[in-house]
Amino acid sequence: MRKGKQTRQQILETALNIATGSSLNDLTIGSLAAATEMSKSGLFAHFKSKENLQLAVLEYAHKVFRERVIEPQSNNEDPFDRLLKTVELWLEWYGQQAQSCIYISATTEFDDQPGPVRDKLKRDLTLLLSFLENLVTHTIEKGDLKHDTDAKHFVFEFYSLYLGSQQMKWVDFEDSDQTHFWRAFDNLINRYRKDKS
Amino acid sequence: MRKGKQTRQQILETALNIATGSSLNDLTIGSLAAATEMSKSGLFAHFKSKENLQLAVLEYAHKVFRERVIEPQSNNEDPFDRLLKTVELWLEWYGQQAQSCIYISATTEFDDQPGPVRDKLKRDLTLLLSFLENLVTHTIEKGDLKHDTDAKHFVFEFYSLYLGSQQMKWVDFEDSDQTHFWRAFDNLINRYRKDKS
DNA sequence: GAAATAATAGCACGAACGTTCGTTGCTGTA
DNA sequence: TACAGCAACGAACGTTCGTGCTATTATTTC
Repeated sequence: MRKGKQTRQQILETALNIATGSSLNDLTIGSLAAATEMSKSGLFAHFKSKENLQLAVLEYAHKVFRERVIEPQSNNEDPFDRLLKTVELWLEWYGQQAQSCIYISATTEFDDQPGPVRDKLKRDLTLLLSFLENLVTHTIEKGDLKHDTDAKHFVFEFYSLYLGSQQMKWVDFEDSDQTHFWRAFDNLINRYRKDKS
Repeated sequence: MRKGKQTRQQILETALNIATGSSLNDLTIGSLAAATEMSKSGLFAHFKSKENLQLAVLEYAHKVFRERVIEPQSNNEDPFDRLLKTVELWLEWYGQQAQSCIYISATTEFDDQPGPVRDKLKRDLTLLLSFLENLVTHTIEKGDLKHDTDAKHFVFEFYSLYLGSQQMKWVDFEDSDQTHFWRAFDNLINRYRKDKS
């Protein structure tokens, strides 16, 4: 049972790499087997179905995202600082891998395709947005953002910028330093920041 | 030749409907043949390859978008009014079809898959962003937006909001009236609008 | 070290895909 | 009336996909 978990982990690692570079659908069991130098059936036995593989990959991506972006700041008691640092980690993480966010591509691929994968994507995106909304709410309560700030709308604007930055990087409308994103994000923060008193 | 063009048009119509509801890849020749009540081979003869079909569908989508969104305002001499009305038509158009924008889904599907389809998508998106940038530039020159407005950055913010609205509608973070989009867009306009003098 | 169990490989399947081929109707012109 | 050309069809091809069986190796347990 020990060796099994280990190779399963290795499979998921390369699977996430492949899926990040292309998409969840293009990640076929055959190509993944070739990439991990295993037989199709041997690899297949780990997941019992392609759907389970896709779910496992998403779960793994979720875990990596948490470890790299969320958890490093989970002990930061200052919500405003935590918000800013989290965004920083977020864009740094997705920026250094010159590829596209698997969650974005998977969402546009599965948003019209009912099933467990879509359900998980929906749940995860909802959770992420709620998490951010909470963080903003705390920041407001702490007094670092105006008290009449609409936390949900703030998150809407932020996440839009994230999507835009990623998409427009593709046609060189945005650069690799995400200059447009940071300019717009600064502006977003400043619009809602409490005036110095 | 007359009958040919006509059925080809009908094929493209239903093809666009299907592809809009799912994606360009899910639009298989078999399913499209079933939807148009034709044989696979009969339909195939119109396009000679799946790639040509995909290109034709994108071309048709492009044409519809132009007719519905761009051209109705092409004679509007006031660039600011034209900009606002174009955005209005745009969101109205994509909002009434409760599905997702085919260009967005196609872009995330093909952005890592070299070939003519990706090239066309890249070209079309670039063209659209340039078109908007031009419109904003004219508006600035006309004096309706601040003279130091960065047209490209304005477009970046706008298109981000468009992407965000579409994506977040999926998890009910945005409503069907696109309330968040309009609120953010109003704010965007007002931030760059020339102060009344 | 043997027995038990887990992990992997080999092989084959059915279905779906894009594509090709030969043929059949239909329509308009000589 | 005969013929040419286009439009559409049915059947089949080769390939790839996910998946299920069965055997064989590796690993753990006693």
